Amino acid sequence: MTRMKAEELIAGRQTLDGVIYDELRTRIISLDYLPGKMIFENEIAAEFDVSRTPVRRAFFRLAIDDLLQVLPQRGARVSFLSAAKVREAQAVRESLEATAFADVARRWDEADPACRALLAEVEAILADQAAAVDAQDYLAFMRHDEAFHGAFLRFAGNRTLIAVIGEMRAHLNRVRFVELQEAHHDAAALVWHRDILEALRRNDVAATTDRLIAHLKMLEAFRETIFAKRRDMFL
Amino acid sequence: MTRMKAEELIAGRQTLDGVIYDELRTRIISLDYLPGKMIFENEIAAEFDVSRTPVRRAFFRLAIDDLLQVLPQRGARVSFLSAAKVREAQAVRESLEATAFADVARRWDEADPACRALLAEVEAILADQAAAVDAQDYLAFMRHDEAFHGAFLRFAGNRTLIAVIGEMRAHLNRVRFVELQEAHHDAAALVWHRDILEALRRNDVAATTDRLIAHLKMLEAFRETIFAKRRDMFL
DNA sequence: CCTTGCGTACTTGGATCCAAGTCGGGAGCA
DNA sequence: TGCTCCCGACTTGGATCCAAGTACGCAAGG
Repeated sequence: MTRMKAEELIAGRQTLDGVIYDELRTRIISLDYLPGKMIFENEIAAEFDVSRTPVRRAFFRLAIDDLLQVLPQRGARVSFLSAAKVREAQAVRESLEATAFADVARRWDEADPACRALLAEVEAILADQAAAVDAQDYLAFMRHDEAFHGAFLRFAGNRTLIAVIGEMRAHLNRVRFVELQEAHHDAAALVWHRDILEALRRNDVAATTDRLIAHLKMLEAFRETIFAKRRDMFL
Repeated sequence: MTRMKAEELIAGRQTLDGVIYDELRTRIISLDYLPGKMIFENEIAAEFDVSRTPVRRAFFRLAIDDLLQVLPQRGARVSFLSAAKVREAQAVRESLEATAFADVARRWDEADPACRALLAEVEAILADQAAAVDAQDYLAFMRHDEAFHGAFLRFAGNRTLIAVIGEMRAHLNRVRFVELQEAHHDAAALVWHRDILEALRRNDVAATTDRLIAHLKMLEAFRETIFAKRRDMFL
């Protein structure tokens, strides 16, 4: 569980290992550090100009997240993607996100100012996302995708659930970066987003979850071909 | 995510902080260490006769699990239970466990030797559980309850999902220990277990998940009264 | 040429050391 | 008596030190 911003872990203090953890996590998730890459405590300590102590904590935390494997006396290896792990994380994400969206669809009421605020926020996100599709800016698209899902999850209000989904996302993101380069599914995803919102506004719980699951599963078949294509990153 | 046994984290090696983590985690979950109790690195280090280093790692990991709050320069406090956290963890558990059981119900086929083996295992567990009910041995009952759910989860085969549920369980268990002392719901739970198994064997996915959710929600109303009754352990 | 074995360089695990921050109690004063 | 302030004991965060284990290269021997 990691998942929450590092600063919150040790009450209210910005700790050294927190910034290192965040940075290394970003590098791994964004494939800046490719799966299989070896990294070493000394190396990172020198880069951040700190001692090995906070680096070790960051490594340890990444190991808990399954993003890094620490091999005693040999170094640490950025975890390979595993088809099994991706499938597992995907299943967990689908289950939890469906639960959260169902909850939102049930509670949706446009007389409620909170709902109207959320609606405005989401429509702004969709507009940004449409722009990103036109501009073929995949990175921006992914950011907005995260914002779209995140907005509803926050509204559902289960912080633990959000944390777990964030953890799953860390693993799925690495695959999605590859998918972006191979497939051009952004326009289709945007349509799904709009359809989900539409069902949600009708308080149609079943349609909301069905569409959400279909949206999340959209890339599933495609993903299998990626497993085969990018063998260097897997297992 | 805790969840996995400590030994697996650092490949194949039994590390010092792993055993400390496991032990402290058990003490917290079993309410041996009550919520709010302050513990200190030196104290634990002396008890286990090691230096502060491995103890710090264990503390850190418990903090990630939300079981311990480390307050800089002041010590570490065993996390209070929070009604919100319990509700959140419960929602996550329900969602994931329903997914897993639905999967098992879908795949169930008594021509398959694996299914028959699982059936035998589960029926043995149910027998043990019935004995525990008769003997009013609540602790044994809880162990078998865990075994019942765990058997199906393992059959579903999603290790990531199992890990997340384990993490949620850590928080729920503390409440359940209190519930055991207050309510006597064991016989009712056993009936639910049998009903779930029956639906599952008919490949009735909907009935399986309905009954599972009902089973998990059984204590929900009761739980709220506990929140009020045991104020010392909350928030 | 290939295999075997040893030695060195490098890595992490754990212990100790130092710095900085928090808390509580007692002295001093009104 | 009661309030304030200061100092010391104790805590964790981070740095450094030492020990143990791995890997790789090179030399020696078949």
